[in-house]
Amino acid sequence: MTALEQLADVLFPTITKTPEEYEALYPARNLKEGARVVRIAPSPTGYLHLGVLFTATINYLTARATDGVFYFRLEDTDKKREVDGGAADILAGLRQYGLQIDEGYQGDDAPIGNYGPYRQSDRAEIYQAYVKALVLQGLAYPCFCTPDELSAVREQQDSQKLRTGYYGAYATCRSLTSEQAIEKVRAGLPYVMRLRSPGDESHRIKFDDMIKGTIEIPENDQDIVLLKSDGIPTYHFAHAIDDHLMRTTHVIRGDEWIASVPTHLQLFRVLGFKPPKYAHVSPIMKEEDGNKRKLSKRKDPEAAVHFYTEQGYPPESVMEYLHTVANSDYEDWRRANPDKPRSAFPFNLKKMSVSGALFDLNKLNDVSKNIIATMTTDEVTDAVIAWAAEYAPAWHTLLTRDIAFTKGLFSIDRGGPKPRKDLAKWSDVPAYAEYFFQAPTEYPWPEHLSADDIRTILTAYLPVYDPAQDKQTWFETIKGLCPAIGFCPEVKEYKKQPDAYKGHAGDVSTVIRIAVTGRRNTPDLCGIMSLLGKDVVAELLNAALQAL
RNA sequence: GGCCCGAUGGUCAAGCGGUUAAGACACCGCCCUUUCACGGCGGUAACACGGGUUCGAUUCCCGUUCGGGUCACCA
Repeated sequence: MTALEQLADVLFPTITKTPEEYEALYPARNLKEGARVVRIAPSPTGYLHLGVLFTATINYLTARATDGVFYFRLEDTDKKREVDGGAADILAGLRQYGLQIDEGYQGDDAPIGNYGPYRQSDRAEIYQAYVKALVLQGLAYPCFCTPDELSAVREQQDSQKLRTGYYGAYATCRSLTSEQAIEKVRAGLPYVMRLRSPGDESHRIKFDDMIKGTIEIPENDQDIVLLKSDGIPTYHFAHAIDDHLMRTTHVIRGDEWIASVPTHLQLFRVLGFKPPKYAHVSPIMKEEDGNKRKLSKRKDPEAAVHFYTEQGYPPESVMEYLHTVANSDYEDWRRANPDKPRSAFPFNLKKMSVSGALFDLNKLNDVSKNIIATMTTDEVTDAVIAWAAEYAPAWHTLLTRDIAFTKGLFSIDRGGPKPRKDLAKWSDVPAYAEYFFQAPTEYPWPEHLSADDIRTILTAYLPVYDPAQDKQTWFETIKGLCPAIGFCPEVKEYKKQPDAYKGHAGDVSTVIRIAVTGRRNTPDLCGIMSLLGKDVVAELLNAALQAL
């Protein structure tokens, strides 16, 4: 037995499987030409973040556009930062937004697919088997340096303005003999497993990023940590092993990873794997004090996907917005194809922006208004009620008291070629629908009309109101009232000689509108009144009269 | 600080050596209209700066400035 073999056995006494066996276990996928295998691989360190949803969307679109595979892998290698329920929240969020997973980790349910386990904490012995093989080749070694020693070295390097890190002469454990290493392991010293990096910092490597283009960076010469002292891999090592074994063809991830690509490429080479293609997605940014920065989970409520649920943005709206950020020609496509499903959009990684886009709430609102405007009354009603049940219980009570009434109010001015667009999110509903459930407390009467004028209008209108009238006869009725009370029935007439009248038919309807709703601006008044019904309208009119 | 990447209106962005420098959101005005919203029409507003290369640079090269990312037993 060689010294290296002895070391490997001392390090990994229970590992018996070889890389070759794993290779056989996870054979190349049999997919059609051009099909891309992609993944979303979040870390359960918190609730679903907009950035993760965005990256997941890009991956999903890529898989769908190529008849590929979109799988989910849980990167739970940092137990210190793990948040309870994080994984479940992420999974539920992806489902909520319609990003259907082809295979992968499924929480409490059995995983889907033949390339699992898809949870990294279940893959410890796979990683260890590969590290063991690396040890045998002299490409990995145990490092017994303590965190304190490491940071002392770093400080020293810093003060000498040298590159920090564990490399070259600073990689002290690199030169330990197998015998020395075995002795320390047997003595029970904690250790990590490091890569014996074959890299040379003065060499530059070049790679093509599918979004950013050609990038040139110095080669990695750091003896990076492969396995932490608890035997769990670092992100870098897990990425190489998993994406190879799961046969990922395209790694599409946040661009904070660009700087590590040389390390990753080196890992793939050392392990004898074919590297995937990379595409690094720019993060969604936020402006603060004139500067851009990444959307922050801590500081920005809109960073959490929950925010949109709480505000009542339909998932459709958020997805539509994300698509406009992903490929800027999406909006043009949408205008040209208003009825096609998003999946018909020819998504392309190459059309993605190289730099990060500022999150634009205005734009989201606009997109969402358009989405909501095309929803049916039933869809809106269901969605609003579901939202209210969770986030506005008092409104839930009101809205479910009489479903037909609720549907009635959402059907006013809905549909048709020019639908209303007042609602961007369900939390806009209370302000929008308040007067359907509550008599006005204030009357913002027009300034140019006196209390007497208003009294005259309301008094005249009270006896002639008929809820059975359609929109046109309803307004004719108002016009008919005008001459007797000094108002002009025709707006155009009035504009020709405004001094001859107190106002026009529009003013009359405005007074009625204010009396009924307490507002100057509302959707179709005729519709509102017929929904409220004759008795309620009469009450409201009288109440307004009283309040004068 | 080292290493990467980026820079077109307030925002998102087309552009790829010769353009009146698209379009969308926001904003403003007009029209439509019983109010508002919708819709239609129009408007304000941009190539960070300095050098090159070229007959000609928003576009190519270099530098400056600014912005972003990254330098862990975190992902």
